[in-house]
Amino acid sequence: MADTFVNNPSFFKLDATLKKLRNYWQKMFDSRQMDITVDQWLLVENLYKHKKTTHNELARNTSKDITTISRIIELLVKKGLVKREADTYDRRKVYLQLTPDGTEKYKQVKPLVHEMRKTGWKSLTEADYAELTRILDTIYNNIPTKI
Amino acid sequence: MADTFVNNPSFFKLDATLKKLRNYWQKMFDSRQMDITVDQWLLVENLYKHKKTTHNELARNTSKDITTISRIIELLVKKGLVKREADTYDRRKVYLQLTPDGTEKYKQVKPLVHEMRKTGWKSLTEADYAELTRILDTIYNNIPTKI
DNA sequence: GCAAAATAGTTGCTATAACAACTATTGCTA
DNA sequence: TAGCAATAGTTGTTATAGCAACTATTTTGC
Repeated sequence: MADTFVNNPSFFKLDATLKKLRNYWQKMFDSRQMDITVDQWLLVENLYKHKKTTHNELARNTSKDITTISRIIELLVKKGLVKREADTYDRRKVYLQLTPDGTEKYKQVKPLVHEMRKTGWKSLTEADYAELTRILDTIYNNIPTKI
Repeated sequence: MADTFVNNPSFFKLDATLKKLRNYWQKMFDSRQMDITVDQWLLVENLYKHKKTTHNELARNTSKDITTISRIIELLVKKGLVKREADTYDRRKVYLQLTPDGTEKYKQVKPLVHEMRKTGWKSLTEADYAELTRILDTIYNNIPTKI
């Protein structure tokens, strides 16, 4: 393998792109008074799709640490967007689901997210999307999970 | 544009890939007792390349907020890897540069970083790297800086 | 059946991210 | 040249990220 890309800062480029995306999303949320953060949105979106799930599943689905999930959910519960419900049979488990306000929030934010995704992908094709997916998946799978 | 990728979670995939990379790097740093974080490393690497620079330049070069730079530099100064030096003519400016220990740290960590970059790119080609760069740059430039 | 291991989740701590507000200094302009 | 704007950097606050240690349950293995 040539040094060309071993020395090249792909980590930096990923980080810079993601940060710009995240800031753009957050500023759009703020300017429309959505009263939500980007990561809170990602959890709401996931809860909308899965209806009823646990901290653990949510962590797996969102690639977030379970402690991070625990804290974001705490904020969403305080905002009245999510409710917790203990499992009857396994008392360690807590099911999470959107409240009616949470569902309302999802429907309110969704179109804006759709627009922002279009903005980000402007001038790119479906083939580009497939390429990006392939490359990122390859990198993901190249990285050892245990070292 | 078809909905295929407007609905597709590219944000999520970028985030997941970057997080896995970051965790892998950090665990490798920890297992080799490098006593440094990933972002501290990015600043050390940058200071090695630019020899003498300011908070502001470092922020631009690393895509980090200047407040974040200020705090990471504080940690690096405490570790003895970086020293601050006031500009003689413009007393607002502070120049940053690696100490001998900082240069030593760079040389110690660099080969490991090189190895990890090879690991991440295993089974990918230079054409893949060019594609990733092109797509990420396009997304980056698609995002409005001011909203 | 009981002790140990595994699972589910929370809390403490440190680091990074970003906005707002702040000090200090320098440059600009009426 | 006085006052205001711009620049360089720091500090306060809130949020996300992840490790370690913790409680509380449930499952496993002898």
